[in-house]
Amino acid sequence: MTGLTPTQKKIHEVAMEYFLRDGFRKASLRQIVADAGFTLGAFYGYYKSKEELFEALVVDVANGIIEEVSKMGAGFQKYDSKERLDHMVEVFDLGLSDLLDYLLSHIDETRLLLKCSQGTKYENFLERLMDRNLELMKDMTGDEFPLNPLAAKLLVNSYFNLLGDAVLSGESREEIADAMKDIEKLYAGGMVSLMKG
Amino acid sequence: MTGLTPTQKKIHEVAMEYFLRDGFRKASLRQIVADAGFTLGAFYGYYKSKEELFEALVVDVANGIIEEVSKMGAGFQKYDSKERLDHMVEVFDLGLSDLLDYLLSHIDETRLLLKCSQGTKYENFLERLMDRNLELMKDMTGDEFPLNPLAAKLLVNSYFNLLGDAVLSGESREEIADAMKDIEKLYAGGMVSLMKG
Amino acid sequence: MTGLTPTQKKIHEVAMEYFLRDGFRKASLRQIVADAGFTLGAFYGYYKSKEELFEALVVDVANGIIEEVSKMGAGFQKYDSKERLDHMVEVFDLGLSDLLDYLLSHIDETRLLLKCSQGTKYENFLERLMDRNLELMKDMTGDEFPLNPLAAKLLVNSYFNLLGDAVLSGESREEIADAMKDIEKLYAGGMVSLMKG
Amino acid sequence: MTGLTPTQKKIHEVAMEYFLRDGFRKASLRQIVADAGFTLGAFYGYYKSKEELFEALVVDVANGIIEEVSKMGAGFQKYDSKERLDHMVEVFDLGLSDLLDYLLSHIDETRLLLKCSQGTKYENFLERLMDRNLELMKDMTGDEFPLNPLAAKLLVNSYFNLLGDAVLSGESREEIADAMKDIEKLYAGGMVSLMKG
DNA sequence: TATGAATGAGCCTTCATTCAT
DNA sequence: CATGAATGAAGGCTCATTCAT
Repeated sequence: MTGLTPTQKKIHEVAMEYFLRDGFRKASLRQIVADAGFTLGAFYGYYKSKEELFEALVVDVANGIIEEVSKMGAGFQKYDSKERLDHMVEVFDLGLSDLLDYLLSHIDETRLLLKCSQGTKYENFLERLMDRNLELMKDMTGDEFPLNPLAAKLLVNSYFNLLGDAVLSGESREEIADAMKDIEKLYAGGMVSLMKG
Repeated sequence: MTGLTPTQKKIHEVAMEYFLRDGFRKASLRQIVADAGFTLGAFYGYYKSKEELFEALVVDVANGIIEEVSKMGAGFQKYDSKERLDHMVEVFDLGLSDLLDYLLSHIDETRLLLKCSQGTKYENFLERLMDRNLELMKDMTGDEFPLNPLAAKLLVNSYFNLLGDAVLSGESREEIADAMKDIEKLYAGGMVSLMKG
Repeated sequence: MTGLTPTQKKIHEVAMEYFLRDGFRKASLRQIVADAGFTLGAFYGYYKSKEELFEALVVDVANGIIEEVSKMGAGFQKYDSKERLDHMVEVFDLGLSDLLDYLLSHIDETRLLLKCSQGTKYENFLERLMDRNLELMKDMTGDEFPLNPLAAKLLVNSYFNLLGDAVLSGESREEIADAMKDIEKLYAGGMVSLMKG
Repeated sequence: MTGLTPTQKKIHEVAMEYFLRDGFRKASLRQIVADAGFTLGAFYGYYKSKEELFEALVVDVANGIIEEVSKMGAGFQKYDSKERLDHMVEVFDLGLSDLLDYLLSHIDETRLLLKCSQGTKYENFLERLMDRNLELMKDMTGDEFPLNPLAAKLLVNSYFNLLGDAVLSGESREEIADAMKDIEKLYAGGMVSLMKG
């Protein structure tokens, strides 16, 4: 984010546009660089490859997301394993609200990660992140985990995609926050009713 | 589906593999056609372009999905506008169960539509379908529609993506049906609790 | 050699010129193909890579050389191991004369193999061929092999390079044959005097 | 050799490695300079081109070889033209032994000259050197020169290449000297038997 | 219906070199 | 003396598509 030369900044800026519009694979490095006012040779003075450019654009936010999610995991660990289920909804509420804020502050990079990364090593970033974290959650709640494992995986994945979609929906931050409140209510109510019976 | 020459059938078969594995854009027409045992010339006797081939693979199922969804809409119209909200959960339950069955019977095409269509006109098939149907639903329930419009859009979209993911999860039909039951319970419970307050 | 389309023949012809003049690495495929009157796309309809083109030009002669050399080895095997040394000069005389004839009939390919193959899998064709055959020769003559092993390796290698140089010297076939007679006499005389003391 | 700045020395050192491993053409100046811990800009403060760097590495040894060879020529001139042939073997023996010593003391540069110079003006250094010197020898021995001119050229060339190969064979200095003794015996014996009839 | 030769634009990448600072 | 940003040409290769046969 800092320490970038004006050249890099300009290239990042243009690359962001192209990657967002066309996706990694279709976006033409030639065009990006030319549009930024440079030559391919100049580009390769800064990056080893097209993919390295993509990575430069998303790596910080990708790590930020991972961190934000792991904070949520830490939220559960404050409780002992018997209480965890009872605080599940509450912990999620808090954690997801933070994550939402984070994503909303990095909308472009989030979209890059979620919708434009085909052909890069971030291809299934969210999915892989969720798979990893779901394991942790299941371990933490033990046998009392109230959901069919496949259902859990699908739901978590879905929720995060929803979060991504919300962020990407193009609406104002306020509207998004409002919408997410309703959504969280629905999930919370659903979880509660599921746990009861 | 019918009326295909053996040549077309073979090409469809191989194209399905490639599109599923690599996505529309990365899949090489050359390789598809060669793998099917034909030449590019032969291919262009049947299709005007690579995209037309993709379309041939998915068009029926795409229409099937549209139809299935519109049946759900029709389900609401049996009730007058005041009763609709009360039967919402029930109608969804039924309709989505049918849709799930449909998708499960056309799993490859579903995956093609949802995950492999970048670069084709089906690129945002599901999203556009949902947008359209959401409008209808809102019209039908009128002012009493209990959700923030953006929330509604996101939720519906999310639910259908979840349905898609379930279908694509690679598990057995039974396991998927089980998982979806839990998920439907969650959504239903959530909707109920949301409508209550 | 046969079974080539006119396009391939033309490309081979031009490629031969370029590879001979510039070596494999420096020769530009673009230029070769353009010079032949085609486009790169056309080229890649026939060959998978620049190197495959090179190989197409030399593979037959490379195999021919291997065969010719192995015939020489077979020449030794007619004698039992004690007589071999006595017939060494004679066998060489005959075999090398045949090899010379063979190389002279395939001058361009020989030059390609010996002087223009850097960057291809034929990079050290002669050297590797000699190393292999030297082992055989040593096995066959056993302990009586009259030369220091390194000397043997260097000499054989040198002799074959000499043969190559002769072929490539550009003189007429007759002159080359004459020159090689003197050279063979020298080697033969040298071997005899070496074996005596 | 002397008068080099530390920068130049470091560049020479690294360039030697790269040129030896990859040859002049394939070696990347960028990498050489970067590996040496400098920038291309710095490099071009010392050298006008990649080739000038190569030349700097080999020029002294190239001249040394030329000198060593011309000493051999001088060896013949001590005898009047009628005696020359009789002392040919002896003169060669001495001169080549000196040359071998010289090459062995400058093994890297020798290898550079003989095997890694494609693309530079030293491309055919040895060949051209030999051609020049062969003329002198022929003039000196006049009509009595016992070999077909082409044979002579090939043999001399071959011998020097052999010398080069020996030096490059990677064996210890001692083993190389041993091997060359055998080889010299063979050549000497061969020459004698050739002159006799 | 099918072939297969050919196109032409495009891809990402590497190079030796220049030059203002 | 040294930097490092930038050039511009060239590299090998793949693509969807066309078309005469």
